[in-house]
Amino acid sequence: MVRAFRVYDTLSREVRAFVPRESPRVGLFVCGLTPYAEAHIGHGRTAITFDVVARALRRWGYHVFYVQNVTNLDDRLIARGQAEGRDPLELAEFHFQGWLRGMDQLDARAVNLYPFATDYMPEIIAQVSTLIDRGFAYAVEGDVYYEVAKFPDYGQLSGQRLEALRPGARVEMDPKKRAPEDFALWKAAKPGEPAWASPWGPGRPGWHIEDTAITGRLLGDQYDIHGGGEDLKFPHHEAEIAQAEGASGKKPLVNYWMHGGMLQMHGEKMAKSVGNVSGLEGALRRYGPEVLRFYYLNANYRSPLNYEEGKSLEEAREGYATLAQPYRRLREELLRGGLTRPGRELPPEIAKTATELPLRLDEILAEDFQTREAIAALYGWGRMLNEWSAKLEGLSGAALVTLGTPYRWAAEVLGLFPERTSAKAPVEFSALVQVAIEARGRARNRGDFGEADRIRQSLLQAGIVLEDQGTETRWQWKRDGVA
RNA sequence: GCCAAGGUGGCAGAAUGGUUAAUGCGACGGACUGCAGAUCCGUUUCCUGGGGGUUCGAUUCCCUCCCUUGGCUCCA
Repeated sequence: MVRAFRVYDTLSREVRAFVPRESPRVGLFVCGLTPYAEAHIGHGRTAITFDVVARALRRWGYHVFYVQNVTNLDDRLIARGQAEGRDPLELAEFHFQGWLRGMDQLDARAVNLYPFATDYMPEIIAQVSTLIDRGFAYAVEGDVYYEVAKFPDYGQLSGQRLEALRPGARVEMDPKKRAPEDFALWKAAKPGEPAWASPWGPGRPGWHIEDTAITGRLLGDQYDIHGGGEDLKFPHHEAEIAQAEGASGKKPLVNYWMHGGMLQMHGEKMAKSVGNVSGLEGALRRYGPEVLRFYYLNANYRSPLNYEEGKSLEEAREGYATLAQPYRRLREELLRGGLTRPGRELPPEIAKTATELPLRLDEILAEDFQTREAIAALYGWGRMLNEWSAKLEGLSGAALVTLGTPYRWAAEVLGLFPERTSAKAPVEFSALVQVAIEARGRARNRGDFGEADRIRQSLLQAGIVLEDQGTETRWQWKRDGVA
């Protein structure tokens, strides 16, 4: 059985119950990036948004096939390649590998397939041919254009009316086009550019056609969810609808359009063209993947999110540290004696809350993926655990595991609180730290606080933080975004 | 100019036709501590952009104005 959920659909502009075309299968396509430069944290936001969507759907029993395309050839790649003296396809591959590393660090592994545009040339050429045959497109001097006037639904997604697209002020009229709003499906090759043979002569695909050629092949003429950044609504997604529905004769192309809000830098969209980008790699290096995920998910995915360099992620780090702290305690406690350790059991009402909270979290997410609401609920649980922290010591391993249930939900769906086995200190190392702690303890006991503080300071420089709790001193790794 | 989404506390950012409008960050005070950290308690708290309307009652519905952001063929 799959869980029911609701999602905001941009086309109908309302939150609608999700009905898959062929339950439990769900086709999910998200517009990926054009890797002509290093990805920035705005790209990361969209990726994490749909990573959580896919994670949630899978948890709820859907069989999600998640495709994210890669535009590995376009004007910018060609221009950039020429500027750097590199082959554009090789340049795209290079930056795409960087993107994959970022996704890997972020634990965003929900994508099943990253198809490259240039690997779908037969599909692209076939779809362009079909559009010409069906009267939606026309060829001129090696170019092929989509004739927007032939597709009456054009503009429904973005609410644009065709007349509004004709002011001409911003649209340069290409004499080869029949109308200014017509867009290129195929572009004749210019000297020195990568080109593929086609019925219209050597050339390369326009930007919009790759997506519908890819989805037609991988997801069929119609599928469930199409996602992407809000900035792609027009013209890109509008064009996709016109191409796919024009070529297949079936509508709608997709049942649900999901658009993620922009990440803004000081009130303006972060974009390479604006020049206000903050790199994903740098943010990951400085704050770690969890803080970044937390930052993204601690907002409504549809709302713009204002990013301030030197502030936003610092705040996220603090917020995440507070959120993660109770779970840290819990896991620390579990390490003493392990899962099977004997001890007291939980009062029934606490155990009930712990096991029911994940169901409530599912409910929250099932209402248009309100990750922020889910996080608020986790804060509430953390507060309860903190009030309880003194009593944790006598609890059985099973009881501790139960208390951690909501956090494991978050690990599965939100990708927070990962088990980091790699960071676990070896036994020998822990023993060394313990020696230092004991030395400091003796210094404290004889009132030599200068010496005690020196030891604490030295450990801090090694990245180890000491916390005194009653007569006990505990240690943990300094949090630099890594819980 | 046109299309779309928004305007809530110092900041980020929820929610609802009707009790004290979440949650987090920050700040201040207190408890605990040799100090610090973590935690707990308290304070900081706004009649929800301006105006008009509907209603017994609106932040939530309608109209209008102002402002912000995105889009108007580079864009996650």
